[in-house]
Amino acid sequence: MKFWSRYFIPTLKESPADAEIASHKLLIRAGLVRKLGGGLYTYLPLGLRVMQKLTRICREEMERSGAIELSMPHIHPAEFWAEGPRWGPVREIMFRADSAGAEKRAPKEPEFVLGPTHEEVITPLVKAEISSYRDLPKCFFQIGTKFRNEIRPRFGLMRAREFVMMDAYSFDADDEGAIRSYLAMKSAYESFFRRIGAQAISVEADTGVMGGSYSHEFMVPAEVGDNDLFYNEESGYAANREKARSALVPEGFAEAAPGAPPQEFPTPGVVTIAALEAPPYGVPANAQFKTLVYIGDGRPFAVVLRGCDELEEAKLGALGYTLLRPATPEEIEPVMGAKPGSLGTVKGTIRNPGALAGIYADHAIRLIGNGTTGANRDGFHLRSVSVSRDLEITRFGDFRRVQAGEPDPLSGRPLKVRRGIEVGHIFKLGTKYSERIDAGYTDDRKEKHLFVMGCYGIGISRTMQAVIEQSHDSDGIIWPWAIAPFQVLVCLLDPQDTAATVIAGRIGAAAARAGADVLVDDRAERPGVKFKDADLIGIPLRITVGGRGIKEGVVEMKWRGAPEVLKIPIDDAEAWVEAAVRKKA
RNA sequence: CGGGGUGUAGCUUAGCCUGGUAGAGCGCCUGGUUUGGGACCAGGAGGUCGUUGGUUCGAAUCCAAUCGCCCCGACCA
Repeated sequence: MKFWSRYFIPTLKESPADAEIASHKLLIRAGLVRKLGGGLYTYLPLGLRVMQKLTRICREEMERSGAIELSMPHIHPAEFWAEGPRWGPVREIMFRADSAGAEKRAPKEPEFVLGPTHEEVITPLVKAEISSYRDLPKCFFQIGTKFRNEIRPRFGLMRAREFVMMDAYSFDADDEGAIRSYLAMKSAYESFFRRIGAQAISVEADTGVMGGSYSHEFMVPAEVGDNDLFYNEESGYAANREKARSALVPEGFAEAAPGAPPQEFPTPGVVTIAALEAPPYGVPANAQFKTLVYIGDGRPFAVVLRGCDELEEAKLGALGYTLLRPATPEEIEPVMGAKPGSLGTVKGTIRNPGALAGIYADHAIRLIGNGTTGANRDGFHLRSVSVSRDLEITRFGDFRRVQAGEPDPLSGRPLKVRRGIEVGHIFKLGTKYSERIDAGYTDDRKEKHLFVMGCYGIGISRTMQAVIEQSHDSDGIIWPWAIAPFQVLVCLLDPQDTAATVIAGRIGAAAARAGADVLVDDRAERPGVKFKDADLIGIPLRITVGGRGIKEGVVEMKWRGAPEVLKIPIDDAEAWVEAAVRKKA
């Protein structure tokens, strides 16, 4: 039982100017955190209590899934990172951890870095310590601080430079085992988010820089999220924007029969889809072929989409290139024969087809059948172009960005879209890391194999803010019971009144006995201030002990977020509270 | 890193355009009156106006540079 007057809960009436979104404002106004610098926050007592509860529940769920806790250093010798394929993209966000005078001695490369993640540390450890199939599978996890010098820290704890994360790494003997580990982790995540009272949904996700074979993101739906998720509750399909597919081209779709041969027509100055849609041409965007040129590992390749579709760059990852970028006009012209805006892939029109590593077409262009595309001659287009007869295509694939309302790939029901905050991510990595440092084991026939790995993360501090974003009203936070900094707030309206103080103490003690964390507001403040603060910090159960109720012989019970106030006779209050708390726990 | 903002007391801010003693609300301190949804009265403390340089008799105000912070984009737990 804590007493507000002796504790530290600095609440604010007004939001600081640098907070933009509701959860960020509430984090600060409710006295959970204070900013030290961009993306750097001190956890005040209330915020720390929430973090500790999240951590504890996370640990319980991880252990229940069979994972084993350990703790790795935050400071890593730089050579652990220097060799790997991730050094390039990842070093941009790494903090160097040399002594302050290191610039003079070693101006170029850092000696130490602060760990942004721990694959590079755990894999060598497991390589050194585990060499037999008898010791597999193993899954290790830790909960601690991660350091990433984010290009743009934002929205408080949502994207911070220093944040708390649970990260786990699984090592299996084979692919089937790795899938079992992956699924065990997925269900541990689901239990975790359910227990903390967060509505999080898992969506299929792209594997991104991490590499690996497949992955799921756990998203908390919220308007301020920076990811779109496409889903249909009935079919159960859910994927993020990068990964989402749709059944736009029906099974057994018959492409329109080719018509007249392609005809070239002049289109001076027309270099956009929109310009070709406009008079005098009047070609709808969904009847145009859009041709984009990218450079993959140094070689150009082309992607063909419908004019009305957008390329989803992440889907180009399926082509297997490690370095990808759009080609410049200077690179495009010698290969295609024209500048962007007049490109096409009609057979015979590409100036130097041998230079192209491939021509990849999105399935959806088959819906066009016969359409219009660039002639690879500046200022000219071709009409009556048949996909099957005229276009040069290496292979079809899924490259377009899905739109809400399109049929979902499982059931054909319309896809819905929502914004979401990514709070967790699980990856099946395969042998990417183990291969690099030759980390493996010997099986029962003395044969050597590589570990099949998985890696997993939950942004604990981000989750705290995501819950606030998901659970608040105009008065303040509405904490779920399991992670509320305190579960019961006894509002002692007049701490000078000895009788009331005794009653408040007894009720508080009863709640504590039943297992609740209890805060007593014993401050010498007016009732209005106490009620406002109570709503702001969002304690689930508020018990008001005040003169008005005592006169009637009652105390008042109010659940945060529920409008009604329950009047309970003072003599029954202790039993009522104990029962209420036990029911919640 | 590109684009756009912004920096005045612990917090929210006015003043800047048009240069001339830095103002308010909240919070804080003292005294009093109040006491069930952010009370009232009286008094008080608290600001080298982000920093550096320039223009000027004179700069919070105009100019330049620099730093911090916020927002949009690419990226992530």
